[in-house]
Amino acid sequence: MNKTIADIAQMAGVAKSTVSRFLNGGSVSENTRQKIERIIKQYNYVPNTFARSLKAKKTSIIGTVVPRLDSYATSQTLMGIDEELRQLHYQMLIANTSQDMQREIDAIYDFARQKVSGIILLAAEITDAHLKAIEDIQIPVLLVGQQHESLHSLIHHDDQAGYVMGKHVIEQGHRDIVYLGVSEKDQAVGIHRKRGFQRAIAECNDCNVRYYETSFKMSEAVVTAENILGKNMPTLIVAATDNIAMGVMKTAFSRSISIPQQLSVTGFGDYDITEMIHPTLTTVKYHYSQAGKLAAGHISQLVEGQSVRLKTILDVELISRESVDKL
Amino acid sequence: MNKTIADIAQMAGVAKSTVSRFLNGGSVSENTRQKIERIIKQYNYVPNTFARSLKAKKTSIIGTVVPRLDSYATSQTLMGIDEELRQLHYQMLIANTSQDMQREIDAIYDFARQKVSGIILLAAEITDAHLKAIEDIQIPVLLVGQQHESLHSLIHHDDQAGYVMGKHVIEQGHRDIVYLGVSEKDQAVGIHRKRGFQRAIAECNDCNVRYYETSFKMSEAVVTAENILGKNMPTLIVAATDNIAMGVMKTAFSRSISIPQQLSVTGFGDYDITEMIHPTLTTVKYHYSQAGKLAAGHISQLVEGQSVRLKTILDVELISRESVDKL
DNA sequence: CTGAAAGCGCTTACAG
DNA sequence: CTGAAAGCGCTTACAG
Repeated sequence: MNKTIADIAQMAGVAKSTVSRFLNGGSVSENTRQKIERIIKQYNYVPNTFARSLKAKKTSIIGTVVPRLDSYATSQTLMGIDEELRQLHYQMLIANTSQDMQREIDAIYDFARQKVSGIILLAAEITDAHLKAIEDIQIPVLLVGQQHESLHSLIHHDDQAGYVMGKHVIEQGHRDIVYLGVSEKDQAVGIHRKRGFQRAIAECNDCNVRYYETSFKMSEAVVTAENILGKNMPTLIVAATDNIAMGVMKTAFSRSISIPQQLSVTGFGDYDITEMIHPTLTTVKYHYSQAGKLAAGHISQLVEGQSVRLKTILDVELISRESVDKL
Repeated sequence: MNKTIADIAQMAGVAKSTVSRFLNGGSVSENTRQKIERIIKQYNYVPNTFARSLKAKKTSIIGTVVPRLDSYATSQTLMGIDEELRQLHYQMLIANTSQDMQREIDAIYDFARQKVSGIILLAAEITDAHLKAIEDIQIPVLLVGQQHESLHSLIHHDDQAGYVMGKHVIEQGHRDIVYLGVSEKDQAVGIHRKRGFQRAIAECNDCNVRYYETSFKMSEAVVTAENILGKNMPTLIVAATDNIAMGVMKTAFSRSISIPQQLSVTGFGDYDITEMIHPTLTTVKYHYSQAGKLAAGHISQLVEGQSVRLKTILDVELISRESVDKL
């Protein structure tokens, strides 16, 4: 049977309130402090979380909302968050929403009901419903991977990513390019990443770029790529994610188009796998795990009432590998 | 301000206990039932989880312990668990242990402290410390992916997987084979999968098989493969996981060994990516997501005191693709 | 520094 | 079917 604070108090010969004070770092005389400490050690006493939360109306739990679990970006970010939160003595709770926006909203309210201290939100899109939920719950929220003017956020420098990639492929001599992007509903990938790329292209006089759109799924990217490669082929395809890039490569292989000799391909993300495939993929590295750690730090500061800059931007890094031919 | 059960009771003109009974499915007259229902709807009342758990000494949370987050098997399984648990009105809590055994043990105790109703354990190895923890906490535990005679478990048919793969490659005419496995500390992959393969080989008269060991990491597989391919090359390498198989392919590519013409390669797992790489990988499909759903069902039954068969085995399925040459 | 008492929001016998 | 009361294990003013 687990001991309660009353048991400990009795055995230490003090009042419950004194034990409670000790537990919460209040002032206790050296003498009683030792007595209590000894008894707690001896019986391996651990306070009941529910009783504590019921009374204190808060917890040391940080809720993390993720759109999916089976993505490199998500799992890396989660691992970073988890690791850092552990250091800070917070617990991480994960809610997976399977890309269902309503579940995202529900998850926010659910977390509030469970009295989490803070919420880290990995969402592709911030709608009014999100804003309302965040407003309603009165709990610190940190956005990761997306930004919103009225919310604390931590983002990757998508614009820069698009720009350096654009610059790179132009430098490599490519002029006939296809940019295979995703819906603009995704602010970070759909808009900023593309904008950055367009900035680079704007600085090129004789570049011819066609824009296509696909989804984040590799299988759909394959289909879109079929379409692109069936007509007049560009010298290079800039895919908006590594996943999409792999879909493109797949299609190229099945059509016996050799990469990079006949077609160059690039991605974004630097997933582990991109270094293992053949040819290795030129991409832009995103520091997901570091983003997770930073996010954990920021949310804990927010929870503890410290101020945190509204927007933090993480640098990205071009990784030049074999999938781009020098023309 | 959130309403409490007392508020609702007062507004409905009944006692708190009556509201509580209603909430918990006890018998209430049709009349009071309607009154209470209306008030609850109107104020959007939700019972406080802490108060409930404090009193009832249990929760509707299932804790899941995973060794890592960045693995195909893990994420697919988690998604299955999550989806089914949601249906069953349980909540899923995830504890990531980053392959640290001590953290695995700690996580079990932590979950117990939080009064989870049941625990799903994805672990590579079951030690005495695990057994002791499980014994100590007095909470239903379900093993997924590994088995132990004294614990409820849900496993993939690793022996069968190894066997069908062995049979398949023999049928394709391969006789000079390397089996690239992992440590026997991992019961499922290290032992059963290999044993199944060996059973198939035992039925082959003129098969020559060499056994090597590597880790689950693709990067280490690359190194081990360097070693193997440097000496006298087999006609085929059976890698113990898809990840390892991709490491082998990587090495082969970098040495300009063409697959499958000069070297055939197979894996286990059927990760999404195996269908997208070139050549596509012959592998054995594991039903991770289904395993997760079943696991959720089983743990809920265990929690509710129903009996569940001690060991459930999921079938696997050979997926024959391009990476194996017919000799 | 320390203790007695009230209360957090629920559930659970026990009467009626 | 319904209600009054006790209690789950803590924390928090309030006195002393």
